[in-house]
Amino acid sequence: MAAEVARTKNKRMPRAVREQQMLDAAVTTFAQRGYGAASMDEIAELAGVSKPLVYLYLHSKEELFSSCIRREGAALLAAVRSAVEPRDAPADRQLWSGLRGFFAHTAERPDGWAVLHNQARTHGEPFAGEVAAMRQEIVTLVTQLITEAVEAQGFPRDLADRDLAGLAHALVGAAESLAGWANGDPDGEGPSAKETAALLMNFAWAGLQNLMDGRPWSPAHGTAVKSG
Amino acid sequence: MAAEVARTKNKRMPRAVREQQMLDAAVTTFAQRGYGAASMDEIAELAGVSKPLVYLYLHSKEELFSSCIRREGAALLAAVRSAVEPRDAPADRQLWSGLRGFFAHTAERPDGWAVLHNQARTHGEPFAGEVAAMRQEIVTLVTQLITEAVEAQGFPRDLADRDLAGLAHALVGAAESLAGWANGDPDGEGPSAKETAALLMNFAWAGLQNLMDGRPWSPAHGTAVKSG
Amino acid sequence: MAAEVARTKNKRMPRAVREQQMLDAAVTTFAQRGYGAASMDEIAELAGVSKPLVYLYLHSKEELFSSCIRREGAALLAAVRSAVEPRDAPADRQLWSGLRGFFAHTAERPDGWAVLHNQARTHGEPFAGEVAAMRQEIVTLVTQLITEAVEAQGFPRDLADRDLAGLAHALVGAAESLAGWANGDPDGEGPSAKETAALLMNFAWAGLQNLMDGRPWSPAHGTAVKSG
Amino acid sequence: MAAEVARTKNKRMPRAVREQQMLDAAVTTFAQRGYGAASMDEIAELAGVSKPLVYLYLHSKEELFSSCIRREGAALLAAVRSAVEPRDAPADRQLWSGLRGFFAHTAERPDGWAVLHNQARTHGEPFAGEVAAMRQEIVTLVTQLITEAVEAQGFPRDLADRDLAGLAHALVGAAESLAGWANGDPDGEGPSAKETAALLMNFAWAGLQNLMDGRPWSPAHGTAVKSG
DNA sequence: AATGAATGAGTATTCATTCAT
DNA sequence: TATGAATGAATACTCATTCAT
Repeated sequence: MAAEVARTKNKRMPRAVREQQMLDAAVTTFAQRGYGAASMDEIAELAGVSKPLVYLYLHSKEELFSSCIRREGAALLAAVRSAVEPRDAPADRQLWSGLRGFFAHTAERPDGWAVLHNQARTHGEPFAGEVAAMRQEIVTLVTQLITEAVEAQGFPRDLADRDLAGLAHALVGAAESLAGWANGDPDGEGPSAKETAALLMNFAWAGLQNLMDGRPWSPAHGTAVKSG
Repeated sequence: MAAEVARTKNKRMPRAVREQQMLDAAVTTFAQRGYGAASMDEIAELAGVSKPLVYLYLHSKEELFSSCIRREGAALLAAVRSAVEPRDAPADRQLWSGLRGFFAHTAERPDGWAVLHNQARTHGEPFAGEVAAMRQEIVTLVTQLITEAVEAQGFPRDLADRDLAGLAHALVGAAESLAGWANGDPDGEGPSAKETAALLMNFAWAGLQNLMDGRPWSPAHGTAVKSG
Repeated sequence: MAAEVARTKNKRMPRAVREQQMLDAAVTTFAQRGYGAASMDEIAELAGVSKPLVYLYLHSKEELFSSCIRREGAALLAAVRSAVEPRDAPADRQLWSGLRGFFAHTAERPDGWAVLHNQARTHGEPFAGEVAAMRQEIVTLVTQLITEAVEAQGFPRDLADRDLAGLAHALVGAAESLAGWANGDPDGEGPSAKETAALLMNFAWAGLQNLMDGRPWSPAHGTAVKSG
Repeated sequence: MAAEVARTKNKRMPRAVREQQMLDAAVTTFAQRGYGAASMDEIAELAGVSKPLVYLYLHSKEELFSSCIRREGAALLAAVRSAVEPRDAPADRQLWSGLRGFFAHTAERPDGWAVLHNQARTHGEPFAGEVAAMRQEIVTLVTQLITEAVEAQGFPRDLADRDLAGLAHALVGAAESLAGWANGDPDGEGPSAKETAALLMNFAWAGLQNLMDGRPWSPAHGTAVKSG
């Protein structure tokens, strides 16, 4: 079985290819060990190259980590963007399709997701910023969808911009949490991306509807759904 | 002249007090630097003691980190538990009060929250497990509340246990995300714990109502709210 | 014989003592290997301590090298200063005694002299500057002596300040060269400090006299010593 | 568009030319960075060729450095030799013209001089030896001149061979020191080669005269110039 | 004649951890 | 209770050098 590996190893390869191999190895290693505990030695070995080559192409541990973040962040963003249905579809369809894209992608590349979600935010400023920017792009996307939906509904009663942003944050947080939950049970059959997306849509969209209809929950009497 | 200092610094103190000082310093340092980048030197200095004393009391960096997690986890759990209204209150009141407690606590102890939320999950197995267990306790609490509410409503139509657990996960994830959002703008006036809790209740509870009423969102036609 | 060493090794010692041991080892190593080729491992081993201790006290290879330069530079300067006869002695006696001090010191501490003369000037800016400053102090001292002598003589004919500085530079350069020459033949009997100083005085002072007497050498007719 | 560059850069060139380009680059780099800190990468880049070509022609860093030393040493020696006036001129004219050649050459090729004077002596045995040999050639040349002058004078009173060698060493050291001094002020107007040579001749030759006349300086009574 | 791809062997530096007091 | 002195074990990073083309 190591023959397979041996045959692909140590061969001269164009720089671009080697770089991707290194990034693959780095993402895996960072995801499993964490930034601090991951050693360049281990990454190089997993990539099947010598350490100096890693430095020649990726320059430093920090830059390597940044490259991972950027690659995985861009991939996630692209996956979500390409999954959302066209702009003229109803907002709920757009959100729903985007969520499916999100859950499918995170399920498919758990290490990439782990780097973005667990590792990058944790470690000092070069990284937290990059991942925060990427996350903000998603939050903004969601905010737009929600706002659109609200506006399509006529007058929003009590929904300030800040509230919409807050809702988007809540939704994104819920999605992140569910991504961990759905993929969490290691080998077990977790729910599919479709199911998870439906679960969250139920939670989110239905709630939004009430909000838009001017029936918010209030500490005084709960949602006045029965009294309507 | 150094007497001032000596009195507050080198003074002999009972073990319990010293330990708390060390844990305070450790939480601050871990939160700001991350587990890997935090050095025992820095922690000892911030605690105002020598390194051997830290080892004498807390034994190792890992144990020190674990102690931080446990202390902060217990404090958070206690804060939430003591905040929820008594068991005979309506489920939405219980959830709402628990959320207020959660947001208030995370706002009050941002470093502790950072250690739990950002650091602990990131670093290999001793820690991720401890914090996951603690988180699970909260998820379970929320699941109970939701289940209670659903059952109080009569027959749940399509809500399997797994769905309820999923909803609880989504809710907790949303809360975590909002905690970061609310405290995020550094010195700026973020929303109060009360406002954030209300925002999330609006989002969550209203959605739950629809679900319980058997009006789930579906990809085919959105929430049938108008058609009811 | 290694017993001697073993008995003094690995013992707990006050910081100040250890630092001097480390500097001794560093001076020897830098002198023999050069800055680049000297390894911290070797220095630590020669000093009889572990590498971390070297870093704890001297902070980095650069700082360690700087410390060597400063210690050896200060020692040389002190040796010269304490050797020159009092300010009310004739200038030639002062110069002569200073030279004796210089040659004696460089003979006694060849490694220190090698660090200052060979290594420090060679390696980039932190170091070259420090040693240049120290050398300038000596040049200035010599310039003063020469100037004094000239002024004691009445009016200097053609000796501008720049010329005096140049003469001082020449003298110092000659002394440096002779220091290498005198100590150069390894185990052989080189000339004593006294002899070397006398040689240079013959060269320098006699020339100076002619200059002061207004009988400079000129390309046209050599020194007009016979024609006087 | 890149044609311009390609024509001057990647162009095939005869080996001899390429070698000189590489040596030029190496001399510059060694002079500025020092042997240790100079990297083959930097040298190759400055020479406008790839690293393997440097190795193909110059074989190793050590050999490259040696080649620099030899080329620059030979150039200096040639410059001095071609500058000295013919053997039948008076010794002082010969010395004077040689010094002019020396100062002119070092001013013209400061990097080459830096490699010889600062770098080569500093680094272990292959190099120190080569440069010492070259220096010795100059010292010998000077010794001959001095000896000639002394013998032309009739009987030297107290001048042993060793003294003559010492004087030559002093003179050469003084010249080296003055070379640094004269070229030292970066862009400022340092003294010309002619002026510097005159300064040193004044210092050296005049002193020599006194010596030859049997009027050495002595610690007891200074130069007996007045008492004559 | 010339180079892109690749590495073995090292080096400075740091850190958690312990001993002797 | 408390600390100054000391280290084993790692790790990021670099460099001279070579191979295959």
